[in-house]
Amino acid sequence: MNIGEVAERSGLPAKTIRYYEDIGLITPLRSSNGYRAFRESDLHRLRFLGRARALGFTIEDCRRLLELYADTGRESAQVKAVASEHLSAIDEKIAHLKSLRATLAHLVHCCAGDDRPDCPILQDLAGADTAKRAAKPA
Amino acid sequence: MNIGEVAERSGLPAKTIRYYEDIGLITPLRSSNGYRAFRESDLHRLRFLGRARALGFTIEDCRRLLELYADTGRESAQVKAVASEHLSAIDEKIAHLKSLRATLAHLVHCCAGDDRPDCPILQDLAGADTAKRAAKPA
DNA sequence: CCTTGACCTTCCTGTCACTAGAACCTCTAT
DNA sequence: ATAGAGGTTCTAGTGACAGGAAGGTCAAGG
Repeated sequence: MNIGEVAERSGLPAKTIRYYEDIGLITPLRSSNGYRAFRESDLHRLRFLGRARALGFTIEDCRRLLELYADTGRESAQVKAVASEHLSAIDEKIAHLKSLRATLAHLVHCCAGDDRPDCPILQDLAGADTAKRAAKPA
Repeated sequence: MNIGEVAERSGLPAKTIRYYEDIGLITPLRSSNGYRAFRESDLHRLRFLGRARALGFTIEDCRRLLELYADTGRESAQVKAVASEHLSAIDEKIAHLKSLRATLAHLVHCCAGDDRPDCPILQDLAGADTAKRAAKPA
């Protein structure tokens, strides 16, 4: 398989596949013409990567997950640890965003949004202590 | 004021303040020794920036907000538009993360996390269609 | 007067996970 | 022979800074 076909069948852009080879996540063979020659196993890895990335795992997480996947002697606890940590990170992000959202929604709600210059949003950003301040102070 | 004092009083790292000057968000004066000489107005802008960034506005949003802040003839609708768009972006991010979270939590829940190699997380990533798949397929 | 240490300067590189584009090569079909 | 679709490598850019090197400046103390 050439890169085009693998791209289509994996759903990943060819650029991304080349990048994954660059950083050592896959190691396709080479044809005599210099083209990358992908095996089914490469495609399988790429699909694995696509799914893991879609779940938000970092590239390094993916590397670790592929390692564990290849290691038939793994302990599922190791996989679960990676996933749990990622889950916590996502929870933190959600909490942070929700907090931002609350502040922002309040400000947007308070702003008339008309042709006059008075604006509680700008007042808040400028530091006027008329209302509660942004969620994450630092 | 030198950069150190402004850093402390604004809560922004000196590196960040230099960066903001680089990209034209602030324009401090210069002392005869070459040091940046910050006015109170610069500090005010930096605090504004710090708060806007803490609310998740992009640098370009911040540039626009500072523009509007300086323009006494602005219409609050313009400010509200920037903030509303940002709010929508945040909502999308939250929705995306929640979707990831649901899938991931399910997988983590299903994984025994013991010393045996069987792992539904890896099975899912490998493409086994035993359960519902990741939230954002592409 | 000299040194020490804190503070300041510029410049370069690295982050993360790609993406865009240039310049060039290879294959297939006409 | 040529056109077009595919492949190759390489460099540079993204956002918003952070880390670090090499060097200039300043106030205090010996």
